[in-house]
Amino acid sequence: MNEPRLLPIKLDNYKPLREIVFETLREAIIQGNLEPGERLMEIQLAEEMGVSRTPVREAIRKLELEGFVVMVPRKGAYVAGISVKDIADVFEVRAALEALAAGLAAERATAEELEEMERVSLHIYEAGDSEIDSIVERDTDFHNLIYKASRNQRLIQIITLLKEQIQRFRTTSLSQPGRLKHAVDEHKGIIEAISEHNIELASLLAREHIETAEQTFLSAIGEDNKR
Amino acid sequence: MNEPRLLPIKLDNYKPLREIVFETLREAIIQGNLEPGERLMEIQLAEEMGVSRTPVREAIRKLELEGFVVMVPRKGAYVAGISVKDIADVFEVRAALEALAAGLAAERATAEELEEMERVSLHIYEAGDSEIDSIVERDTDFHNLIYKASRNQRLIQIITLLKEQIQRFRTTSLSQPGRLKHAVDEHKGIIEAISEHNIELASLLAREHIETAEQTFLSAIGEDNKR
DNA sequence: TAATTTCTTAGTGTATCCAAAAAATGCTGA
DNA sequence: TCAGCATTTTTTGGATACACTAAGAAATTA
Repeated sequence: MNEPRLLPIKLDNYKPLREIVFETLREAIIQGNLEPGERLMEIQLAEEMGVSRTPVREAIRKLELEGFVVMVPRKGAYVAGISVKDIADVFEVRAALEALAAGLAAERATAEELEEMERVSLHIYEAGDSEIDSIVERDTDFHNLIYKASRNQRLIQIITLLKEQIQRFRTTSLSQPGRLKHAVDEHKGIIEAISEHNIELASLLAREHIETAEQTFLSAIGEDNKR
Repeated sequence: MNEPRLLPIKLDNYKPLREIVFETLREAIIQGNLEPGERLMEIQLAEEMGVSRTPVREAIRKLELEGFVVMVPRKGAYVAGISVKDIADVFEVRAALEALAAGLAAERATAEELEEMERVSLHIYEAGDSEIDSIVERDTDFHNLIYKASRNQRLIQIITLLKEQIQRFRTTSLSQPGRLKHAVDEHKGIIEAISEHNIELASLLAREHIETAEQTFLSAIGEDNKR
C-alpha cells in the first residue's frame, strides 16, 4: 500500500461531543440567551440539542465549577445570578490583574507587539463616529494584545473568565454616552506607558481604566439588585 | 399544624455522591497520592471507590477544568503536570493577588481581626523550635485571616486555587532551612502594616513575601524539569 | 528486521433502569 | 370556595449495559 494517504484529517480537530455541548451552553449563558435564574433541565436540554443526557450533565457540572450555574441538590441546575457585591469583587480583582498584565507588557512587549498596539489604537481613534460594534471589537483586540504581551498564560485565563462573568450583565459599558471617547484616551495613555517600558505608569493607568469601567458599569445597571 | 417544625435538617448536609468523589480525587492529587502523569481510568477508579462510572466521569471533567487533570481525546485522563514556566506564571499572579488581599485587609480589617492576627503571629514566633507541622498550620491560619479580612470572596477563591495548584509539588517551602525564621519576620511586618492601615506598605510586603517564597520554592525543586 | 494484521483495552456516547425527592395534580370536606 | 391532604408525574442522581471507535500491544508475515 504505497499510496501516500495524504489526509488522515478529522482526528486533528476531533472534539468530544461534551465539549461542544459545554461551549454551546456556556455561550448561551454569556450571551444572555439563557437568563439568570432560568432552570436547566437535563432531558429538555438534551432533546433540544439532539444528544443524550450524559454530555449535558457533564457540561452542567463544569459550568457550575465556573460559576455560571448554581446547583441545588435534588432540585436541579439554574443559571447563576450575581449580586452587586459580587460584581464589585470581580472588578476589584480584575483591576489588580489588568494592572499586572499592563505592567508585564511594559516589561516584555516586543517591538512588533508595540507597533500592533499603536495600529489598533489608531484604528479606534480614527473610527470616531463609526458604529459601536466595530469599536468594541477593536477595544477587545487592544486588550487582548496587552494580555498576550504579558506572556503569562495563567493570568490571561483568569482575566478572561472574570470578564465573561460580568459580560453577561450588560451589552457593554462602552455604549454608555461619553464613555467611548474617554476609553480611547485611556488606551492611548496605556500604550504610551507600555512603549516607554514604564511599568509603574502602565499598571497605574490600567488599574484606573478598569476602575472607571466599573463606575460606568455600575451606574448603567444601577437600578436593579440582581439575585 | 402549629408545631414549630424547627429542624428540616438532613437536607442541609445532603451531598451528591459525585461531589464526594470529586473532592476525594482532588485531594488525592493535591496531596500527591495521585502523581503527575498518572493515568486515571474511569472503571478502575470507580471500582476502587465503590461507585459507578457516572460520578467518576463528572468528577474528572471538573478536575480538568480546574487544571488538575489533562484529557487527551480518545486516550483518557492524566494527572496534570506543571512546567517551571507555569509555576512562575502562577507565582506572578499570586504575588499580585496576595498584595491586593493585604491591601484590602489594611483597609477593612476590624479590631477583632487585627487582634487575631497578632495572636496567631505571636504563636508562630513563640513556637520557635517546635515541630514544623504546627508552624505550617499557623502560617496557613495567618494567611487565611488576611484573606478573610479582604472581604472579597472571589479573590479568596482564586488565591486558594492557585495555592493548591502548586502545593502538590512540594512538602512546603517553609521546610527549607532558614526560610522559617525569615517568613516569621515577614509576617510581623505585614501585620504591622495592616494594623496601621498602611495599604501601600501591606501590599508591598505581601508581594515580597510571595516573591521570596517563590525563590525558595524554585531552588527547592531546582533540579527537575517537570512535564 | 520491518511492515502488516489481529486482538485487546478504553474512551465516548446512547439507551435503560431504578430509587428517592420534588412538583404538580386531584380530591375531599368544612 | 379553598385549605389541606393524598396521589401521580417529573426530575434528579446514580447504576448498568451496549455499540462503536481508536490506540496500542502482540502476533504474524514478508
